[in-house]
Amino acid sequence: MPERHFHHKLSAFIAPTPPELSFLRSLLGAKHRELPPGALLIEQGAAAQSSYILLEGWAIRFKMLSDGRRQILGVLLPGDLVGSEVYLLDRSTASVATITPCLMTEFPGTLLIQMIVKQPRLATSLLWMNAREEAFLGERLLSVGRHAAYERVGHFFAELYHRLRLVGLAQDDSFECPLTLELIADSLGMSHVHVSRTLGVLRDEGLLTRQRRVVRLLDLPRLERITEFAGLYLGRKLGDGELYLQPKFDE
Amino acid sequence: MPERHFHHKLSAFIAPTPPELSFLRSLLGAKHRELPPGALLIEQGAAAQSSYILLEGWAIRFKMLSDGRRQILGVLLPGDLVGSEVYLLDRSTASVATITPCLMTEFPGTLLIQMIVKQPRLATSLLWMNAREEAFLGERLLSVGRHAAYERVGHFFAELYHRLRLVGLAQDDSFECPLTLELIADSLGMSHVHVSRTLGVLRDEGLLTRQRRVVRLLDLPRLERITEFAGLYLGRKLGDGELYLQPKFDE
DNA sequence: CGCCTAGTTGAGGTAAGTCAATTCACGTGG
DNA sequence: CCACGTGAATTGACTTACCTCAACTAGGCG
Repeated sequence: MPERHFHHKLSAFIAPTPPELSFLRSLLGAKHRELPPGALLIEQGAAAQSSYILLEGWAIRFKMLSDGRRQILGVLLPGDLVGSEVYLLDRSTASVATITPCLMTEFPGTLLIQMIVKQPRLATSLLWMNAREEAFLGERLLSVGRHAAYERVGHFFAELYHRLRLVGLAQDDSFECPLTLELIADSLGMSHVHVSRTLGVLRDEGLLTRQRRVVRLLDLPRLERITEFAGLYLGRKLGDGELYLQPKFDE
Repeated sequence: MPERHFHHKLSAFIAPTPPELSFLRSLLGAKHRELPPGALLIEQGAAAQSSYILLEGWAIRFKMLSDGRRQILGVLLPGDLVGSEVYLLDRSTASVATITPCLMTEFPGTLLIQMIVKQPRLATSLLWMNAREEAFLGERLLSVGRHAAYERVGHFFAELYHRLRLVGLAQDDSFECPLTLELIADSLGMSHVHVSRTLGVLRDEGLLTRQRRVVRLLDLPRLERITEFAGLYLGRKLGDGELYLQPKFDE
């Protein structure tokens, strides 16, 4: 049941009513697409078409410069909304590509607009997901603009960890991470060589390890202190493990 | 009539109907606040309260690290929505401060939620403004992450120019810019010393000048080419000088 | 077994940072 | 009107964090 990630995250903001639930179900039951790693789903500058919900796998949102330099704007995880801006801007401002095999639900971007009228509560949830992603962007900009290399890398993994936890994909202190050094580097505006060295420092400091595809955060509190990881923007503060089910929306 | 900036920008997306217009008017007629330069309007991490529309003056949205490093996430210009995320996240993720004397309209953040139900078309416009700002963030991240210094600075001024034009605050090839080197530096993740040197290079290249508070773009096409300025996200493509008045919204 | 991709490590270069001195613009008050 | 103070900008000298290039190692898979 791959759509559980999406439900999981959505319900961190509102508790869907039965009609909303059936709407959601129809949405999630819409056309599914399976994509291999490296597939280009959305191309920057292209006319906007569909939006997607990522149900399984990892993807990236990125921009490229003409000489091949790349900046990754964000890593997309299961449960994430993809291309939610296409219904407002008429061209997509960034590309989206898979980095692992992915399962996606495709739906027309206009559906989001219709939802605002017909399912305002649900729409609000989607807006919340959007605002959250914008918050990620802001944190990343802070990190790239003002953090030293080891703060950047540390912050990056702290954020990944928390996001994965929210959809149940991180347990204890570790998670599987299919990102190569190159991808991490392009997320943080640095070279993959320097990411490698920086990871070495973090390992020596006893903060985190990364072997094969498994990342283990050895001292999360210290890591968060050092990187000034706020985490405010990740979701609403929860009562220890339990999801916040009360709607913020008042009629 | 300072709210003209807001109308101006809004009407780049939809043409307000009479009832919408009166709603807008009541919104804009709400409590006005005048703020001196350097006033802190929103503090990062504080509980969310009001949203604002900036009617006059310049402000910044920024984050600070504990040792004083600062990253400016965006420059806020007349017509911009301020703190639009407070209605979704319960704490603000960044601070907002004025850099010139400012005139703002204050309104409760919940109003935005109510608008989604009662004025969905207008709400869509606000979402557009939001999406646009997110696009700015993405461009900035690309720039800070992957642009060399002179591309960064050039891109920054190209963007400012286009945004100011949209609200009628740039004429010909120049505009008034109250930003100090320090503010520019904190926007671009560099030191003010290096911004100064970089501006020297851009001047020598015949691309732009900046004396006193006036920035003049001497060769915009070349500047945009060099900085790979896309501009897609600024607004809808217009028919030469004229604003796009047709609603994208379909009932 | 050997190829291919990912990661590591070293050497050397450079873009950009820091520190500090000087100049400049502008406002204030004697 | 000029002296003075203040914040912004410029310039120089020096340092450094990070990059590039390149060689080498280690897994994973046909």
